[in-house]
Amino acid sequence: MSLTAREIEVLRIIVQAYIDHAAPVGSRYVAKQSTLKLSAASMRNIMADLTEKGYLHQPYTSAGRVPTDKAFRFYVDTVLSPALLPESTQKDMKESLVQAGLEFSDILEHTSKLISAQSSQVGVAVAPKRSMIRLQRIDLIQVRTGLVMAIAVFDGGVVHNKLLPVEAKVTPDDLVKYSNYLNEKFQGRTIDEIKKNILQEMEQAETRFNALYGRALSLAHEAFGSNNDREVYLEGTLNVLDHIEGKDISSMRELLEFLEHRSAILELVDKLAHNEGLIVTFGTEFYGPELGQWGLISSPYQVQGQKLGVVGTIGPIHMDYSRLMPMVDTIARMLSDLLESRFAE
Amino acid sequence: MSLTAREIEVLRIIVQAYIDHAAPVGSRYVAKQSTLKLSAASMRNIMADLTEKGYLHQPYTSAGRVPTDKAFRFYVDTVLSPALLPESTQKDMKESLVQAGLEFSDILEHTSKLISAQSSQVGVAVAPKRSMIRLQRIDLIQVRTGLVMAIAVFDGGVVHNKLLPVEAKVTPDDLVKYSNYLNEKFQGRTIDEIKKNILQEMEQAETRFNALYGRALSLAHEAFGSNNDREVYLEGTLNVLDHIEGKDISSMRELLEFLEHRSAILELVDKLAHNEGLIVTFGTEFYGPELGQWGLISSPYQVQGQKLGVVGTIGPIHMDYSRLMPMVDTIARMLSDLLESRFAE
DNA sequence: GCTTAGCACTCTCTTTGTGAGAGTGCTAAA
DNA sequence: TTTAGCACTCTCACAAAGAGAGTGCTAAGC
Repeated sequence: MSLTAREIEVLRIIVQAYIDHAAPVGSRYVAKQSTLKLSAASMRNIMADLTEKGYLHQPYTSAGRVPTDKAFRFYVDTVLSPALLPESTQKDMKESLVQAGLEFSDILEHTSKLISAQSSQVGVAVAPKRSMIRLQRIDLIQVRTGLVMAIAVFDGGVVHNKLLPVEAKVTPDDLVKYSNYLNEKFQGRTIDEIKKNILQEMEQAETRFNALYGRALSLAHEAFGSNNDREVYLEGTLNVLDHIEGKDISSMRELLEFLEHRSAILELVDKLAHNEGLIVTFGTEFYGPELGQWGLISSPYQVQGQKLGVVGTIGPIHMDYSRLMPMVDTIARMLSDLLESRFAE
Repeated sequence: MSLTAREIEVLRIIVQAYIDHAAPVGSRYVAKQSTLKLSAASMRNIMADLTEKGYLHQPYTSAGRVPTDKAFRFYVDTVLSPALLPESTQKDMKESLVQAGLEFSDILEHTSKLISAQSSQVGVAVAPKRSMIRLQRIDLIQVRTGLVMAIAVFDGGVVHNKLLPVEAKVTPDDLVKYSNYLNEKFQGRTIDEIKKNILQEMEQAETRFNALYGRALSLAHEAFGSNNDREVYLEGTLNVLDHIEGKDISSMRELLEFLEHRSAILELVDKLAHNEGLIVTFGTEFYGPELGQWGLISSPYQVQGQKLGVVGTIGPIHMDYSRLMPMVDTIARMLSDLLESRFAE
């Protein structure tokens, strides 16, 4: 069931042509492009074999051939030779990234924009998993009587803050005590750990410690409790409008709906984070045939060997992998380097 | 040039029909709908007059008539009788709004989502003008050596925070002094005022006060300085896809591009905020013929008589004004009430 | 003088048909 | 095994024709 060298060559030409022109490829074109010096008729035979093996597809009896998912998979995994990023582009990207600001969320948003600009596609950047980043410190400041703001700063400049209602009798001095206690207790822990700990402690604290600690814990419980879903930064969503082929508006719509559903993206990305480094996934693989026309190039960014989150680009399945794969890879590395220096501080 | 009672009646029927069916309206249909007991031929005469006066438009010689902007303007301003919102809907909306959370940004996002859900269109909510909200307090907390987080809390729970780099020698004690100074100086001022003041003070402070105050001011300068554009919360952007008539994808695209351009929205909204209460604007009026197919219903939300920002919905020009105008109006009022209570606290 | 029935006319939209074009699959010969 | 040749298939673009909807105008009616 494996492919001969000749079949691979023909497949390569067809996939490349389809990437370039987004239209079915005919045998005559393949014959012209190929270095194999074969006639169109011979190409037709080879193409018939490839069709039988599931790598090509004919929209109708006598259009040209269109590569299937399987063909793209094969192409990306074994055929493709990635282009080198021009030095100047690399320099531009680095400069752009450095001036992203101090805050983690700004950096990710900026990265997503950068990817979108470089690819003319949708840029994606996903915030770190909550089990990945550790609390540096938590502060509680009184906004006014009965209202407190909790600011939690995590490694690398990740900041969460939340307004919390408190009893009126709580004084600023109390808050200092609370936060000292919480810092002592939770510094260096991840959110997941903290959440688990809080529940354990709360049961004991009420009896074993004084009420002050109990109140501090219940504040923390609220602060870390719910709603803080991880952010997904999508940029250039409108670019999908440029890729509506053959008036296939429903495919575009399907993608936009998928993108609106942030939790689906998180789920996907967490699955991908298991893999090493750069990875290409197709819509059919990660969602279903509805997204058959779309593909995702993604790569985790990491600090100290820990994969924190993922960045990538989403575009039509016939995107320019040879350019975009190194691009995403490079940006993920640059982001990792940038964060590495931030975390070291 | 004014319209007779009969012309108004015919115009009303045509606009209403166009809102209901989004298709050109013929004389026969008008004759059937009307209580005037006139024949289609008579209607044709009236419609010819209305066309001459610029209220109707014929896509081609013998399609029906389509209302022009002018007709919608007239309809909205003088003909329309707004429907009453069902009690149950009002209750639902109120409940939904109350559970939006404490933070201003969450409340606005929630409001925008609520409007989008109620209208099946795009929901818009724009944050308060910077000249409108007053600083309650600013806090500076040390994240680590050389890095400080500034948290500025404004009236009604508006929170801005920003990471700022500082010289390594700055101690937490210094920060307390800084923030005391800044609070004393700027409490109760708007951002615009603060920014102006900082510049004035900085010139004098360096000479007249000690260096500590100078440093505090330059921190504040950075904190309030740049980038904090007002947030625009757009929800349900995808809903515009439901309103592509006649394959007119370019009109939809035009709107989506407009919506991506947040500063254009801010500009528009600030213009609208001058008006009293609920207002309907059409794309041609606020942008140009490219957005001729779209309309905006908006209303400012206010606290203590001050118009802070604007909420509204964007949809096709033939949207159901009689339902949506009271809806937006009610939500703006509810939001105002909610904020009023928050500001009072 | 307003209203209306009647009718020719206009324009779009849909259907149908036709031809060109692109590309295939098969066969037979090299 | 390769290739030239050829019949065949299917789409696409275009034209022609008919249906349908609605108009504008005219002339008669109230």
